Amino acid sequence: MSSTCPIRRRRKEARPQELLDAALDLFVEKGFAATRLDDVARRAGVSKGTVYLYFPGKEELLKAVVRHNLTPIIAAGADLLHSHRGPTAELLWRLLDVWWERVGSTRASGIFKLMMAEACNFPELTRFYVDEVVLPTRRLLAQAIARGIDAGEFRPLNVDEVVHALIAPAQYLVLHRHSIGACGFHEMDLDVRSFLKTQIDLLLHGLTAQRAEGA
Amino acid sequence: MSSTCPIRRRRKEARPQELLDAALDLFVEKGFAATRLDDVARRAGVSKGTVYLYFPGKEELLKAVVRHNLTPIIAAGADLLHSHRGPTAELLWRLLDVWWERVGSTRASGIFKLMMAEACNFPELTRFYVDEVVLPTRRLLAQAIARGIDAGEFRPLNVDEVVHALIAPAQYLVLHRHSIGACGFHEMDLDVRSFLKTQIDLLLHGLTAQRAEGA
DNA sequence: ACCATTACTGACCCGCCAGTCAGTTGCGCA
DNA sequence: TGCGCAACTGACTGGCGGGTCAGTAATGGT
Repeated sequence: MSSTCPIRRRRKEARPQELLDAALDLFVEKGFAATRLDDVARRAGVSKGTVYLYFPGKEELLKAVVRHNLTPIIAAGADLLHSHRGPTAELLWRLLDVWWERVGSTRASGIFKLMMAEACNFPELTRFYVDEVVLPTRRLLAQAIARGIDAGEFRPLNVDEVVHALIAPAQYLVLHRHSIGACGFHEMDLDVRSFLKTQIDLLLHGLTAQRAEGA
Repeated sequence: MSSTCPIRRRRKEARPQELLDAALDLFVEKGFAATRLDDVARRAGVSKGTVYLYFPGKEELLKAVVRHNLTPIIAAGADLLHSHRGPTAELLWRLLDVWWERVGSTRASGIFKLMMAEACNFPELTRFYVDEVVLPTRRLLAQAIARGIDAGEFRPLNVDEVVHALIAPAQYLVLHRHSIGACGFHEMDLDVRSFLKTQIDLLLHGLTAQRAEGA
């Protein structure tokens, strides 16, 4: 019973991770401007002052959250793109799979809604997000699509437009989850599996060069 | 030179309209929480106190903006649905046209981004928006799609999922315009005409029951 | 001309929150 | 055991913005 459980503890190593976790949760739930640093701190089990020991301020904390959660996934996608051998449709499936496992189905997907919501009020943050996330992702997808068109697997549509067509349903899903759909109105429920199935069905019908008969 | 231009004027009739206009601009540009009523008032040429003469508070002002700008368009869509005779694809085109003319290409499209951004922090506002805008719109589109399927014009896909597929590109466009795309990064430019062309091309390829050969 | 009505004003109140810093305490080390 | 460092705390500040209300002035009626 001596000194085994002091209320206050010094854990320099663990703090940044815990703060990033707490910040992700709250930023996604409340939005950037509406999140109080005090709450982030409390959720991470520290006081507000401690946040400033590890991050210079609120904006830099958000940047760190973005870097910590999204940058590695984009890198993984790029690896996949370069190492993949085989049909391009399969490559797209694998990219979708990575995205779903590591972003779409996790808290990290909320970052997208977050940036959408706050873009206009924090231009410098938006610049960062565009450079660090949006443009790399688009380049990645554009390369994959171009590959499919070059190989004659896909119709020769405008690459950038098809990239938009791929992103749109993902964006729709994420926004639904983290925005209006998150308010608990059961009329707004959306069956993810069924949604994706229909979207992919429509998209592949629209994309592929030669139509397979039957089924 | 006598009393012909008093600085202060009494214009009870014109104020609500002018306040709604100013509020729409600022809510869309800055978001709901970040917009100061003081600014809305100044833009409408009155002082903050006057806002409270015409609207009970900030939330009610936003509700009024939504009602004033969106409700009539939904009604117009419903009229179109019930009066239309002819191919369902044409009905969809006309609905798209109404939407584009009166929402998509106007300031009103920003309301959507606005609600997305603030949904989690203002549940009661979101409830209102869902009941007044989202669900009626979905019902409208669902009826149109069902009509196409019943008539054998479209493949027998799940109606609700197709509604999502129709809304997703519109949402993408609007969010792009009012969010990240609005920050003036030229790498993010998007050609609306080309975007819509590709989306519609993909969607119609995916939707229609029998494929037209050629072209 | 003057009054009564009411549209309109803007200073004020109050609670909120990012960021600061002087003080406190856990912990490694001698 | 106790010393010194640095991790950690939380009260405080300064500015901001929604909402209020006592006062001001435009207007229409007589």
